[in-house]
Amino acid sequence: MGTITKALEMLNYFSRSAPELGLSEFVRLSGRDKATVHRHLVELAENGFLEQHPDSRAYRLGPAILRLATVRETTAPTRAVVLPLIAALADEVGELVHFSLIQGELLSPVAHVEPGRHGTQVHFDPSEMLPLHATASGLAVLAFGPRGLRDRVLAGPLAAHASATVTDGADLAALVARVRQAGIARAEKSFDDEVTSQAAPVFGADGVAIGAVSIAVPLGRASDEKCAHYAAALRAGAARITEALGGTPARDPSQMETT
Amino acid sequence: MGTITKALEMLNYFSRSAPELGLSEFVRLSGRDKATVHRHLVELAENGFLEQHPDSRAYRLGPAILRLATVRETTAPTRAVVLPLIAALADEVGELVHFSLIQGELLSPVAHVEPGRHGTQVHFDPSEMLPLHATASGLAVLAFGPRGLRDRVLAGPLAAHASATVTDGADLAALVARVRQAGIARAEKSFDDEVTSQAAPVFGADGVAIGAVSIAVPLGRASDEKCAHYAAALRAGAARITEALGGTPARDPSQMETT
DNA sequence: TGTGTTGGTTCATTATTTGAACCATTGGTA
DNA sequence: TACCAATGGTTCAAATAATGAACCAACACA
Repeated sequence: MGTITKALEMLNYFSRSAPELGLSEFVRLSGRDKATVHRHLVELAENGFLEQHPDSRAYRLGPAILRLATVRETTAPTRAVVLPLIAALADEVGELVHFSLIQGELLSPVAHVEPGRHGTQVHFDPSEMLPLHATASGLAVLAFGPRGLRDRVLAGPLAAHASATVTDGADLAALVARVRQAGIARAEKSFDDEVTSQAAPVFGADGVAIGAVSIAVPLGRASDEKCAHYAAALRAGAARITEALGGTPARDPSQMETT
Repeated sequence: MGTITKALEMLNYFSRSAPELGLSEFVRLSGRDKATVHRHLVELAENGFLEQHPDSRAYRLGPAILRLATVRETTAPTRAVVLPLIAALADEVGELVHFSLIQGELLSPVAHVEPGRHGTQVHFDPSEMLPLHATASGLAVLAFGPRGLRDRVLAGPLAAHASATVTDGADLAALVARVRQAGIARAEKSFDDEVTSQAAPVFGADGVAIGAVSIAVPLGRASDEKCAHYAAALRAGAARITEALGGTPARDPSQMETT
């Protein structure tokens, strides 16, 4: 593993519950030597990817990240385009809606809306990357994304995240085939034992999925009729997002096999 | 210079006019060897900071940047808080308004609004870091920011960016002192020969400036009365932003000297 | 067919990263 | 008061990872 990767991995230790981290915490989380970690943190801070609180000496994500996000958003808006659309969706269904993009063999959260209409709601942590085989969004992307990605994930090890995670390659292949037929994915007790979620793929300019929109519901609140409604809302919402991002919807599913 | 910095600098070559760059372009811009650049780009892409177009093989800023920006924004909203406030300001004055945070000895753009009310307008590139000595925002930050920062910038070399850039340390110190008295900074033909801009500091929790809001106007449209109006709007806007970010306004300017 | 691009790879050389041991400061506590 | 266990940070010889000249292959153009 290169030095660059080691340093960039530091940025992934931040989360909703840990927006600031000290040197010792990074050392514990990364398992690396204190001197190494310290130099990495300093170099990240020098480049604006971290900033250090002058008093507490704790580090948090720095202004360079906001700047680069703005650069990407002004040249190729994604979040700004997706956010209002998923906000409308969240308002319609009253549940957590999130949108993620493919990053390697994981999904990288881009935008999420928690309407907060109910007392209990699914809590979404945008710092957490989502596994493809264990989430509805991931299944949608496996079914409609690049063929190479599908092959790699189906071949690789499949970690169990909850009681109903599919961990067998053949089972997963069958599930993905069914998702491709249905055009929508469902995952219950697959990533979290108390959550059911559904997801629909969002396509890029070449008709290959680049990400997915998902609705996540606490298990107790997920009646069949509600879920049918959510599925319909997701199909419509995903189509709107694909269009807004300049994508073209998937072609005939049978063609997907050769993508 | 460390490997991490060399890699991260690649991300700074993107701009509004160059949202995608190829390997050879990175090589030209950085002056480094092709093999080195290539490995840096691959490692950045593996971590989601870049993504490569499958056909053109060009690189652009990746989804990890959006994800990390979301993490920072959900735990400590800056852009989401500032954007509506500067949008209101931009609507009021009808000119470019931008907000930036201190990053090292430069300012890192965080949010900007171009109302587009006039045929000509100042064009803002959020990828470009702003020098402290040559911009109104920078002067505001030098006057009200950390003392150490002021000392370092006043001691260092001051590059000329336009015909009226202050490049002498003593002159700059005097100018900064005047800005501190006035509470607002003005820069004409200092960063761009066709632009006048004014800026007011935004403060952090400890009463030290963390950034600045600025209004930039094409030179021909900058009458004295308009500028007086802009200055008043900036003072009010900056105060609102400071408050919204949980900052505390600057104390007595004389105390600033010891900060 | 030759020339100049482009993106990408290889491997011996070289320079950078690494980490055990070190210091300084703070906060708790016996 | 003295002591212990944290914290953040630094040093420098040893080990490892980064570097870059030379190399492909593909494409475009004349």
